[in-house]
Amino acid sequence: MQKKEIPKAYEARNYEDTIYAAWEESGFFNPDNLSGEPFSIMMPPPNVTGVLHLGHALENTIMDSMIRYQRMHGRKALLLPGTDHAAVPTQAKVEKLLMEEGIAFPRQEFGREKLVERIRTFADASRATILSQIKKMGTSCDWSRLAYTFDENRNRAVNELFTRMYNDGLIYRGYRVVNWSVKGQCTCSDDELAYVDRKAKLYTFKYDAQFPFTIATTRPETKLGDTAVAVHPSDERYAQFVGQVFEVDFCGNPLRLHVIADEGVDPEFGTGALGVTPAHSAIDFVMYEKQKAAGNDIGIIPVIGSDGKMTTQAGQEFEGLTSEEAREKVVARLREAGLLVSEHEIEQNVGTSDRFGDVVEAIPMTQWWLDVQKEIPGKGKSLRDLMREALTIGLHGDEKQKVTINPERFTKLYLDRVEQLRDWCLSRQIWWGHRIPVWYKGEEMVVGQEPEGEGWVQDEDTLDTWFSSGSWTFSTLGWPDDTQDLKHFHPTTWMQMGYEILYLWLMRMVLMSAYALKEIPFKEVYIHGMLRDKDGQKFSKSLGNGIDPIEVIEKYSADALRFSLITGVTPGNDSRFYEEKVEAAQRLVNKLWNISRFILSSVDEMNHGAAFSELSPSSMADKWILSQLVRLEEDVSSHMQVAEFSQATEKLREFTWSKFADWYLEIAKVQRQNETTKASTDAILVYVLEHLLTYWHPIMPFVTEAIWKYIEPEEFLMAHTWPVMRQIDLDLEAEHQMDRLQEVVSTIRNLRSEYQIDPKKKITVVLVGSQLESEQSAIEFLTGAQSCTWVKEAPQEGESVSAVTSVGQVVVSLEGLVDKDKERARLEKERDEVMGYIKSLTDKLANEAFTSKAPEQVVGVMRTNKEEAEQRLSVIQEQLTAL
RNA sequence: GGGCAAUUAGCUCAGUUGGUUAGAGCGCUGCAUUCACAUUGCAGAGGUCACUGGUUCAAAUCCAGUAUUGCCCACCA
Repeated sequence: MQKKEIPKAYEARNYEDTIYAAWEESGFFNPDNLSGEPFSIMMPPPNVTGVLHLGHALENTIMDSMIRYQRMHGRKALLLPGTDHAAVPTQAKVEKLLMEEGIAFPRQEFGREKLVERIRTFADASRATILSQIKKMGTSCDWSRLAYTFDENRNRAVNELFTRMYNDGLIYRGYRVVNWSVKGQCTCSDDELAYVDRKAKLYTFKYDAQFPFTIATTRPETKLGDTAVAVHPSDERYAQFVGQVFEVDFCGNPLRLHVIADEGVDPEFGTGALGVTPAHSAIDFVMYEKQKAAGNDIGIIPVIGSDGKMTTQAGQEFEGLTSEEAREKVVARLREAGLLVSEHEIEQNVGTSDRFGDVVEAIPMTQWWLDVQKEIPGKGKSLRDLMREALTIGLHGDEKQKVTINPERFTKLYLDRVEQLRDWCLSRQIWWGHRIPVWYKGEEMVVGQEPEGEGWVQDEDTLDTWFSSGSWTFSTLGWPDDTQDLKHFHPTTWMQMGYEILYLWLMRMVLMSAYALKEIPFKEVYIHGMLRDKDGQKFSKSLGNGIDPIEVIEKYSADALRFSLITGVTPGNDSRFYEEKVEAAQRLVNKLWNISRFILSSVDEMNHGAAFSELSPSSMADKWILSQLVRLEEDVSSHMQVAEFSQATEKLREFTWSKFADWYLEIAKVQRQNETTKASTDAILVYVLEHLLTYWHPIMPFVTEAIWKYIEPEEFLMAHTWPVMRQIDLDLEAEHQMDRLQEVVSTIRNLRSEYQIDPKKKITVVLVGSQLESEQSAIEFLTGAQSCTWVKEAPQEGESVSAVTSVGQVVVSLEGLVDKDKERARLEKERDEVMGYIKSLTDKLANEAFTSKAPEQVVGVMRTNKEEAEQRLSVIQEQLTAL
């Protein structure tokens, strides 16, 4: 085989795109071309609101490392790619862009069809960019199964789900209080609210002079819609009033106020009496429903409209005012009338729309809802029950249908949240999304498909985007059809996501999958943290600290980015991203490249693919590196298997740099000069290299594939079988001996360095009592020694310095260079260290409790160490005396 | 108000069921430039593992509490 001409540095840009295209062409991304047990991951579809950021790069790295690892283990591996139309955020984004172009009211000016068309154009462009970015990151997904939450197939799934749930009585149309974004003119689900702290004034007042007690509120203007006053049932102060109805004149508005008792009222807060506004408070609405169910219809008066302004029912004086204006006016009126008892500032927590940014109003509206507490016909269980058992006992008590979350603490968060779930508001008043599959004609209503005949009008609203993404794990596999893909790949094997969408997405996937398929969506979920900038701040547009992953890839390499994102990171915890980390990763990539370059360009015969038994390791170093390789495979596999990426990469890095490059390659240079060991050394070099590339591949696919092309141009490393080495015995003796060699070599180097011996100067080394005779040439090469000899006892005469290792004394001859004071100081320091160490060991061993209770192995190791240390001490003391 | 995390070297972080003298990367100090790689090599400095108690022969690791920081949740209107 020809020697290879390989460039000195790895220039990623010359390889990555070509390699990706070749992978794609190969067909190995498609599990139909693979055999074995299925292993499936559904890519969390990135939103088409924009392009990918570093968080996506992290996700791609995690998913792709896992899927490549599994593929190399002979699994029928599917990583299914896709994008999310992200209804509200996308429409909000496009509207914002249009407004920046000077179109003040895009919805009015464009109309539904035209605006949707504009959004579609934007989304399509985003999607194209996103897909190309995924490729840049090296993600090995099956493009033939590419999905989109807003395409035909997903629409079928969405309609089917909606219809089934409607027919089961779980989805209903109802007049209830919703979270309303005035700015977005759209509802929000509870999960889409972001709570912010702010200051508010708490007013304590009386409705009118006749009313017997005071109440407290931060929103006096909503009191125009009060229909009751609630107190705690056991509050004696108000017990006498409960059940009474008061006719009051509140700021010119006549109100009928029922005094009711409700457990939900905190007697400690304010005056202990709460003005009930069913129309503008979710809690009050619940009280209203409770009363109504008990036969007491207290009534509901909406005083704020969907435009955020006061309604006719708020009274002539207030109609048309904004709530702030109305508030001022109400407060002024109360103050004038002497009804305002007090006002003071309090801290308040208000919900804002996370997409439109405004504080949401509670407003009653007719919307579509999903009831999570109602029993599913024929099941005896509610959706909530299913969501609960999927993470505890497994669906229907089946252990195999249980979702495991890593780290486990998120399971508890999930379960807490499940218990708090309220009915999910499904309908949205934006246009970008799946249209609600309901048609009306007069009083008639049809759910599912548009009926025949004239005059049917489809519901104007669209579905919450999470309704479609909830079915992602199975709608992407062809559901509602009964497909082979569903049989093979569902429940999916593994999922990864950020903790920020645990409630929004994970819960809904469990809900949808448990309902529609009676299956969990995935068996295991790996939760990753958020990426922050180098100062620990969130990446955000307003801070302008965003980093484009593609730029990072272009500057360094996709592999370096992947390695830097996945190293030093633990599940569920945030991590910081900074460029130095990528730089360091790129050095590692280049190191691997140069290791390969050295081996490929110096070895005469590239007999790759040799079996372990075909190797003939002769030297200690040969046996050592192979034993270490066995360990590496075992470690990397066990870590990758359970998604401990950081630890897997740590082991790989250590082996690559600190073992293979720093020691074995250097020793190999000596062995290669000897004709009798050259061939066997070369074989080992090639063997270790090809294994190492394989083990690196899931993390750093590009550089490893690029090198592989020099080894075997006909093959893809990505399709290579992971060589399992666990069954091979470790060579503990060689490992122990190698430790000694490294210790001796380091000690000699240390003496050279301490005494500032000219690096070019050939020194004379004498080893006392060592057992490393066979390694003479290696020691000489590694330390730059002219000669290294062994003697039984330390030489008495001559100018030399020495140090003590666990194998014996190392003496380096230094004619004319010995500085006695320096030497004494060095030895004294060493002596003190060893003495301290011996003392700690002696104390431990003298402890009866320790020697009797600790495992023998632990005690044994300690005894050996103590003996060694004592030997060292005596040698050091001899030297000191000699000085 | 409740809950969850984090606290380990100057910086960013690992540390898998408790067990030799606690690790890495970056940074720092000194030395080395045609020999795979200066995107390098060698040597070195640097830590009472936040604090206080407890369990144990043995604690960075387990338990309790404290402090600081961050996040999540919650219907004090």
